Amino acid sequence: MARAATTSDAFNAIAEPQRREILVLLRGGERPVTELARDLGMSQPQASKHLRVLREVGLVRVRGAGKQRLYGLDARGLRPIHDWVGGFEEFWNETFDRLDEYVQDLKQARREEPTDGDDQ
Amino acid sequence: MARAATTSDAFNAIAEPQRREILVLLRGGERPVTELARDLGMSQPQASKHLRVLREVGLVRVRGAGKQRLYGLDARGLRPIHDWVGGFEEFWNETFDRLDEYVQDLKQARREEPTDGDDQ
DNA sequence: TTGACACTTTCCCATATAGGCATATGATTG
DNA sequence: CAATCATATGCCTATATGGGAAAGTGTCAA
Repeated sequence: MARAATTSDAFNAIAEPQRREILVLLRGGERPVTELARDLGMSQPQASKHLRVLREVGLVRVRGAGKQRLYGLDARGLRPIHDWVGGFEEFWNETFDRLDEYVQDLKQARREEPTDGDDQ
Repeated sequence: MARAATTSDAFNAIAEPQRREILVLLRGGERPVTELARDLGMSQPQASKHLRVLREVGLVRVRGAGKQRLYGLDARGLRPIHDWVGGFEEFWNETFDRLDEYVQDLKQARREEPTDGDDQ
């Protein structure tokens, strides 16, 4: 099998940096494709493709406005991600201590194996 | 080009569900590969490969313990993700209002176009 | 109708994946 | 030393990607 589709969930959708940038831009309000493409320095078709992915996972919605199509943010799909990652909050502080423990282990291991059994 | 490597950053690394499960398991403490593979119902080589990815992005670290290699969580790399997603926190509540606006738009559009019955 | 915009989709390609399986590496013990 | 356990890597394949270019759809204005 290949990697899961980018459209399979928000996790996969936001793994792409340019799509994250699009979301950031959309925090400023609705925007047409061309503007997004210009601001992000990508081709307009490419922007459309990224927006399609974001739409399919529900992070973005479209609204026709004359000849334009205005894309808007729907951030609700980001909440599960925030929650999941938040489940590790206590660990990214605690980890420093564990790392310290780890370093102590290394030191001790080196101390217990000075030069016997040596080369290769 | 193809999709960015899974090892290019934590965003890509955690896009894979099984890797997320591994991280969750590791919250319970250090574990050898075989145990992780068993608990997640995947083959040992597959678990090793996932762990390699997680190690390359720094979400996991290894420590030799006899013939075993104990994998441990290093959640610090998740913090940037939490922060980035957190930047949308105000929006996934506000979005309901905007959606409402959107729905109003739809209603009005329907009212101006002679389709079938009325609504409420 | 025609034309001009604003987008979207299709086609092409190089690349990297996840997974299954076989095999290699590493460490420990006899 | 060899045997054995624990883990890593190599090889294979199907699949999906992001990107460029080109062609298709939709909407408005004259």
